[in-house]
Amino acid sequence: MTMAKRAEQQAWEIADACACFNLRKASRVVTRLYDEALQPAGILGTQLPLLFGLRALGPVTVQVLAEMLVIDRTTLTRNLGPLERDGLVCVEPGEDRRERVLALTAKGRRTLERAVPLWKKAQSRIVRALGRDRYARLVKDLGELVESTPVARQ
Amino acid sequence: MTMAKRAEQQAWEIADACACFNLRKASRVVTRLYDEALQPAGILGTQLPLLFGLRALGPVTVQVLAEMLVIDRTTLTRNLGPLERDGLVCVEPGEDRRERVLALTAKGRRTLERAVPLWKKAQSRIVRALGRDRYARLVKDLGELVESTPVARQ
DNA sequence: CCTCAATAGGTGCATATGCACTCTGATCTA
DNA sequence: TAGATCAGAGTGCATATGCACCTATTGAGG
Repeated sequence: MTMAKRAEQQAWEIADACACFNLRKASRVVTRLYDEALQPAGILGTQLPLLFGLRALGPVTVQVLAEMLVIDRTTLTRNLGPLERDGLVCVEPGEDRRERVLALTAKGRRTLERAVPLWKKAQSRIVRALGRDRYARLVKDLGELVESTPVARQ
Repeated sequence: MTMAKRAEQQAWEIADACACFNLRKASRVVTRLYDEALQPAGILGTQLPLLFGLRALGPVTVQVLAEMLVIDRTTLTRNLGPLERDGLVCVEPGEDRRERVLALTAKGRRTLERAVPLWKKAQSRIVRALGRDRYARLVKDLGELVESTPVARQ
């Protein structure tokens, strides 16, 4: 085998093995599926965790929600924009006036209720594709990956 | 348990189970790790697959590379921008003048060679976190997820 | 009290992602 | 061969992501 051929083969092997590539590829595909499924509710797959997080936590600060979702604080700030604009989330100054307190609005709760069955449909499609046990295993593996990887900033 | 409590608990359960959320969360964490590791090479974790793809495929059209990487064609067009600007990739009109043919430049190949050991370090960190067998299983599961999920557009 | 470090949060910039639409060039058909 | 159609690729728009840097407020020492 020539050196050029070897380099080409190595390139494929690396791409195939790359955690970053494989995770992002799967994310792209799955995100499209969820976006499409959630269309009737008027929200995107990426916005669902924010709404669910607020539903579960009640009024919380930006920092706390960001930590729960393992998302950069500044990213969360921006991602809240469309949700606030559409009246799904309300933002108010906290007791500590540096803080901003996030909460679901009534419209946000209604949207979430409409989204749940749509989410279930997309979710069950994914679970069926792998089988229930393998899917559970996948989620567990992803969780450990996240746990074991240090976050750059707080 | 009150109805409100039940709704809060359900919200957590859904977020915990959601394929889209879990995949994107893991992607965020892992992408940050790779971005940091690749910094000395001057490229990002998201750019590595493009360079590896071109290294493996040789000169190809935008469409073909997009299909290989399972990435939207228009996304690929834009992601090529910084790489072309930095002289890592060159773009030329094809025989069929609708096509644009992508290829690595010499600088692109040099960058890739510098990136490989950096990639290996980040990659081995991830593999070590899960263990070799579990990591291989994860990649396999992700692959099947991608295979079994329909792509919206071609 | 005043100063200053720590903390919560936002902004500028750059990149990533994909849908709807458009443009251009190739191909097919009457 | 003219017109219709198809195929490859880019643009406008909106959202997602995070680093570097900034502002405002709080609380700790002096």
